[in-house]
Amino acid sequence: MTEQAKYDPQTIEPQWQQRWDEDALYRAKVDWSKPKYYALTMLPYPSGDLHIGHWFAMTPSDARARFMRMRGYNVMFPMGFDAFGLPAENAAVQRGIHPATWTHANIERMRGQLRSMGAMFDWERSAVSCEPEYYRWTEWFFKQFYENGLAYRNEALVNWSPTLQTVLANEQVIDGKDERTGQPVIQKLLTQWFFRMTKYTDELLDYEGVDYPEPIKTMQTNWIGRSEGAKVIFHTEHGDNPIEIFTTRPDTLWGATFMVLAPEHALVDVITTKSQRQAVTDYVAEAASQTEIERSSDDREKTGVFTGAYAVNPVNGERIPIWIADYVMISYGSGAIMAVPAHDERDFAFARKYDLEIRPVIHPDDAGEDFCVNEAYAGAGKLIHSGRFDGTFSNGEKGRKNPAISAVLDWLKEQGYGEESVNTRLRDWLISRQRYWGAPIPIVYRRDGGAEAVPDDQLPVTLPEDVKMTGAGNPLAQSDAFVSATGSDGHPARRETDTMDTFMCSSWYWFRYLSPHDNQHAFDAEEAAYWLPVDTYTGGAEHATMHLLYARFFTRAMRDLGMFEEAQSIMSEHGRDPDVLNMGEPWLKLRNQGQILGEERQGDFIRASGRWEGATKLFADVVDVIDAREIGEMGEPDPLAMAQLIGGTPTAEDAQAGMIVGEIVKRTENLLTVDVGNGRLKTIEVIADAQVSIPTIPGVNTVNQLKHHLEIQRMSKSKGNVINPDDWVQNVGADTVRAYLMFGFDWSKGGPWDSKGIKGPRRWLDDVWELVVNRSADGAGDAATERQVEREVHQTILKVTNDLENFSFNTAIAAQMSLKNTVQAAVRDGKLSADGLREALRNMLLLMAPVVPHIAEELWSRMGFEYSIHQQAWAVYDAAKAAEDVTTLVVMKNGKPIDRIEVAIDISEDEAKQIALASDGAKRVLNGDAPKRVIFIAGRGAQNVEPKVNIVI
RNA sequence: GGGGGAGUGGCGGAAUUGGCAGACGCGCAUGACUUAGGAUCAUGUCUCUUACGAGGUGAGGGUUCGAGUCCCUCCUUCCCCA
Repeated sequence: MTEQAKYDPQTIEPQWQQRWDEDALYRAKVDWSKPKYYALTMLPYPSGDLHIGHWFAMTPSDARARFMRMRGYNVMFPMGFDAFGLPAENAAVQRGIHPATWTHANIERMRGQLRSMGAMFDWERSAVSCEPEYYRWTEWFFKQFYENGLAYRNEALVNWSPTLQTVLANEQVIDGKDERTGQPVIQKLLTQWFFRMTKYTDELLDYEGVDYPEPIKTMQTNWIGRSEGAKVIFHTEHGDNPIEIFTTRPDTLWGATFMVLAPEHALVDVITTKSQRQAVTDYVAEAASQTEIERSSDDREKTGVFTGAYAVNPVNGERIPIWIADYVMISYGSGAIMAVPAHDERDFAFARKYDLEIRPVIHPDDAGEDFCVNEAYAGAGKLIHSGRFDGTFSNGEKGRKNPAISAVLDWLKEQGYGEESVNTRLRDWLISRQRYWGAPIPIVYRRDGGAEAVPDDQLPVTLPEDVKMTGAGNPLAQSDAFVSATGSDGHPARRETDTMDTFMCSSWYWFRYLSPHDNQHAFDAEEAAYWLPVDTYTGGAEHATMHLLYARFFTRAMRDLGMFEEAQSIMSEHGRDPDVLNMGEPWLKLRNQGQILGEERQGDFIRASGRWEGATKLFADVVDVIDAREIGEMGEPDPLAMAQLIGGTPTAEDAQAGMIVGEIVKRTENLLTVDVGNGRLKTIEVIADAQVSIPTIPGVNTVNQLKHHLEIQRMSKSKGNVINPDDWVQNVGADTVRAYLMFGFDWSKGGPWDSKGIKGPRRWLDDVWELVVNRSADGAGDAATERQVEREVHQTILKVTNDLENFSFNTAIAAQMSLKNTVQAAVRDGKLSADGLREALRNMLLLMAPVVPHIAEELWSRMGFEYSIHQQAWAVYDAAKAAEDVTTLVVMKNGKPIDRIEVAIDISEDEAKQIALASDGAKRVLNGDAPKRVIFIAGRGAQNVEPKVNIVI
């Protein structure tokens, strides 16, 4: 064996990457003679180093894009950076680096790292959202929306830090405090820019024509939260102030015994009586310090304050008190509700606490007089205490499906008290951010107060470079050069200092990939006509609601503003149906991957001492963790040896005295399950102020670190469990890392990285290398083996094709490993001819090419085939060659296998039953008796399901 | 709190309409080769049982000739929340 004959990924991978680059192998160019395929994967945020999570998201997507290409599609697979956002600004504040400097340095580094993946990214189509040539168009889109009534200004609650005089993002607020300074944060109303997303509510609920995972559709549907009900107008008792409420249960209007306004409701100030003013003011201030998630939590005690004012219930003229309470949100519906404690859980809890009347108005058939005493009743029944509607049946459902609601809706409209209405949880998209590192909103405010858009020829409004980043206030507002502008009236004007939410940048980036340097249009219509829409979009499921919904809204808005019309007419010219763009769906198929977690920590030993409670539970106040690696050096982990190592002896006396030494097998919070040897398990509860020592975490450790240390965790720098893909590329090669990520996990689920498990895929590649480079076959081969190899080759082609189609990467690779095992054994036993081996290897390499592009190319070239393997047609499946001659008939007793017999593949039902009943297994279990029933289950050859006969006794 | 996932060997995971549970890989065990082994090769590896055999997919119930898969109740755990 020569030196060269060894598989050396570190040498061949960069060589092929360079060659592909030089040959522009992955340039995606419009070619109307070929079917197109636009494969898109979510673009990364340039946070610093490329993370193994990026590899996990991108390399399977790349493999599938390559697979589609080999199947004859003209594939575009672009990559870019979502480069505006908070981390760059944090870096600026903390380290005094300008966000642009920080971001561009990160992008440069990550581009280099991305190249080492060997992905088929077309770098000519790259886009970076923080560059003026990109955000010019982000601004342009805003303008288009603004000029067409899709963007407007309104007041909204924001997280406001009084200390920093700045608005904070939700992720900057932890437990009601600024995460950086620990200062309190309050909720404050501020004028903000919105996109009229709710205009598209009904369309966003429609998934006709797109292929999304069911859970994503469910999540989006729940997120949008469409509910049918009624708007009803109440008035304050003197009839002076109307209060609009929304209810999904207008059939319970007669049970409204009070009203509740959100603390931020505009009327609160107006209607509060003098005697209640102080209490109300205090309560409003208190509510401002709570986040909406806290406020909407059901298990928290309901609180509220009486305003002193009364309203009149229009349906029965009753006078009912008006309260304010933080469980009513200003942002949902009209920020006011009628409270029907008898039939609503939250109203019930509130009424109970403040001793308000609970009046049942729906009487279930089987109930006595005492229902609605202990809990709210939301089921079906007849209306009572409801005037003319007494006796009407309410089936407990919402909307017109409920006859009582339907009747009341009609009556409300007739009387002019209210009308049928639909409410959604989805709100308009708040795009304003009071921050520097984002696309500026291209608006100026004239001296007369009017707002106007910046003319197109002045776009983009660029970010000023000389700003001070202190973390306090908005740097743009502090830049006079930025703020001062001139209005269309020629007078000085003030520039808008809000920038846009970064979700705005990521709502259209796949359009920019079409023509990233076009300075006349956001995207080129010729390119769009060919490539749009995106065929497959892959990325994390954590974007199920926000990013994906924004993008779906955005694309529909673009459609309605006529932005696809030119592309559509070009499509028609080329005989392509332009209707696909009328859906307004950005992508036709969506698939999500899971998350790669830090390496699992296992086999850690522990020494704990404390006080016994009972025979198996120890309350520990001193806990030492012993690193698993130390144990490894000792060979067999044995509690006695362990005890010596760490200076304890788990003798009966020690155990009696409250000491445990053993292996941690499970952890839940601060409860550890410890194996003290021979599978005997003890429970240790680590007390809150225990003295903890963990060798890998320097300094004083606490029980909290213990919890984290033993957890399978998201990777983070602070936990020291980050897997750096560069190291692994160095160790085992990019192909192995790619193969491992695709093989070792359920892609949609993710899981913990396992640095030992990666050996498997590397061995696979080593073995294939060996077969191609260092093994040869001669002679005629064994006919049966030749046939078996050929059969398995074609079965594998079918399986890999289906699996890649279905994003089932792990099984696609498992099948290829199996085939390799078969071929390897046949070669070893000298039963394969040279031709047989060559044909098997040719197909194997074609199947491998999408997953492990470098080694496939190298071996393809060494076998003397034409460059490049990535330009070859996919392996061709031949059903005749894949067909089996024989199969196994499984004989079962009551569904449990009792015997197996080799039979012809096309065995008939009668034959199978006969053979089964005559089998040894059947004779044994029947013992001469007749079976109750005999059931034949036909085999399904293509799916590897054997025929079966189930004998029921 | 609301919403959405997921629970299968020591581990990652497989099982396409309900039809041989544990493919493939890691780890482990035994043997071979070796100065050496975190290399390589061979064989084995769900549990109990000497065997025959029996049991087994988070727990409990149900439907079915047959359930990891369908239905009900419960438990655990992960993700998302403008």
